[in-house]
Amino acid sequence: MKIDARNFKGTRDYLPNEMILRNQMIEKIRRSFEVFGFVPLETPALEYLDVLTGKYGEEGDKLIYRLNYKGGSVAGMKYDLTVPLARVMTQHNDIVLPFKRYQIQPVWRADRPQVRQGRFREFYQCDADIVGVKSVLADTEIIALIHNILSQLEIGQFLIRINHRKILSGIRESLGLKEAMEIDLCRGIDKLDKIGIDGVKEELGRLGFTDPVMDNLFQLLSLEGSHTEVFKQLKDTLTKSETGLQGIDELKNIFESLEIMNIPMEALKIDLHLARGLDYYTGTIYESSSIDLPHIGSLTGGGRYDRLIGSFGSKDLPAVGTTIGLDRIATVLTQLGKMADKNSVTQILVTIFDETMIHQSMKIASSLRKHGFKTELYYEPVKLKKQFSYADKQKIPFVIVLGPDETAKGQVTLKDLTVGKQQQLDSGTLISYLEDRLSE
RNA sequence: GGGAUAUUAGCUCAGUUGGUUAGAGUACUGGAUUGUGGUUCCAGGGGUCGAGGGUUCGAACCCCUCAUGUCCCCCCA
Repeated sequence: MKIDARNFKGTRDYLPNEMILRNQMIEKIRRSFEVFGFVPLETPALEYLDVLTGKYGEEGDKLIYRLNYKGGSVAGMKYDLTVPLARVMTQHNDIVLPFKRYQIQPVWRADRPQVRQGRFREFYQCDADIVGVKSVLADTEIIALIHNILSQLEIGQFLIRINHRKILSGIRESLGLKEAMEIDLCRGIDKLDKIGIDGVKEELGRLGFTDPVMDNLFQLLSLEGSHTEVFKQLKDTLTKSETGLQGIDELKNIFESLEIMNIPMEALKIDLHLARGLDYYTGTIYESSSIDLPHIGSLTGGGRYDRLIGSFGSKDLPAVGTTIGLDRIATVLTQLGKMADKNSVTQILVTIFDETMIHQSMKIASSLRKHGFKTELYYEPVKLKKQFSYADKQKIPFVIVLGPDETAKGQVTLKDLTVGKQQQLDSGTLISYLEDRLSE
C-alpha cells in the first residue's frame, strides 16, 4: 500500500536553501546573546502537563499539545521556553543569580496555521531571559538586545512597541473599573487598531462598559507625541492610581536608559494598546513587528514576569525576557525576497577527467580541504559537461579540471564560473590564489 | 473554534455547453557537442485529474460525502 507522504499540518521541512539562511540567522542571534553575556540552556520537548497548564491563560492552555501516555494525558509538548525556564529555576536553587540564559529550540502550539502570517504549529523560539533582577535595568537590556538582533538580521524597518501592565491597571483604576474587568479592557484596547473605535465601543458596551467610561478611555489611548510628552500627559491623567504612576516611572526610566545606550528612539513606541494574552506578565511588556510587512504578526515578544517562578511553590524570583521569533523573521526575509537561492555551500568542485585521473583529483581535493576550502569531489568519471552542469546548478563558483594536458605540466585548470574564465596553475599558486579569492 | 476558497505531471498552471488516447511552460534524462556550465535546437520519460460514492451512453468538468492545502477572523512567535 502506498503511504501518502505529507507533512503534519503546520509543520515544515527546511530544505537546504532555507537551512543555509536559518543557520546564518541563528549564528547571528547566538552571537548577540553571548555578546550580552547570556549562557545557553536546553530543555526537553516534553513536560508533565501540570508544569505547562495554568500559566498561559485559557486560550493558551487550549493550544498545548497533549500526549496520550500510558492511557492518560499526563504529558504535553512545550508551548514556550519561559515556563520550562521557570521550572528549571525552581529545581536548581544553586544557580548563581542573576541568571542570564538563552535558549534556541522549537515549541509546539495546536493552532490553525497561516503561512503568510508566519504562523505554524512547530516553530523556533530564541529566548533570552534575566532571572533574579528587580531593577528595570534588566528590562532595558532586554530591549537593547532585541534592537541589536533585529538590526543585524536585515529585515528592514521594524518597531518595538512597549507597554506596562501597571499602566494598564492604572488606566483601569482611573476609569473606576474593578480588577475583574481588566482582561476585557485589555482585549478591547488590543483590538482598537483592527476594528476601530466604533467596533471596540460596541464590544465593550456589550460587556457592560458605560459611554462616559469609554470616552475617557479613548481619550487616554489617543495620546500622541514624543515619549516625554506621552509620559507627562499620562502622569497627569493617572494621578489617582499609584500602580499606574509606578508603571509610568519604570517606563520613563527605561526609555531614558535606552537613549543613553544609543538605541534610536524612532524604533521604539509606547503603545498603550499593547496588552499581550499570556497571563504571567506582571510589568513591562513588549512586542515588535515589521513596518513593511505588518500582516506578519509579532517578530519578538516578551516582558516581565515576577510571579511565574514562584507559582511552582517556592519563593518568587523576579524575571524578564524576550523571545525572538525565528520563523516569523525568516518569513519576513522570504517575503522580502532575501531567501538564499543556493542549495550548496561548496566553493570548489574537483572534477574527474577519467578513470586514470581519479587518484590525482582526490589528492587535490584533500589538499584543498586541508586548507579549509569547502570542496566537493565529483564521484563518477562522466563527461565534463555533466560535471560542469552540476557545478552550475549548485552555484559552485570554482571548478578544477585535471586531465592529461595539466598532468604533463604538473598543473591544474581552475575555472571561475562566475566570470567564465579559466587558467592553469601549479598546486602552490592554486592555494594562494584561492585563499585570496575566497577569503571573507 | 467560526467563515471563505481551492486540489489536474516534481513545480507553476491551461483544459470550451459533459464527447476519442488530458495539454503547455518549467524541471529532469539523452542527443546535436568524446576536454568545459549558463543560450539554442531535437528527442524521451513522467498522470488513479485529492479520495470515495452518485447522475449519464459517456465525467477532470455536474451532485453528495470525506481528506488535505491556502486565506480571513480569533490569538500569538
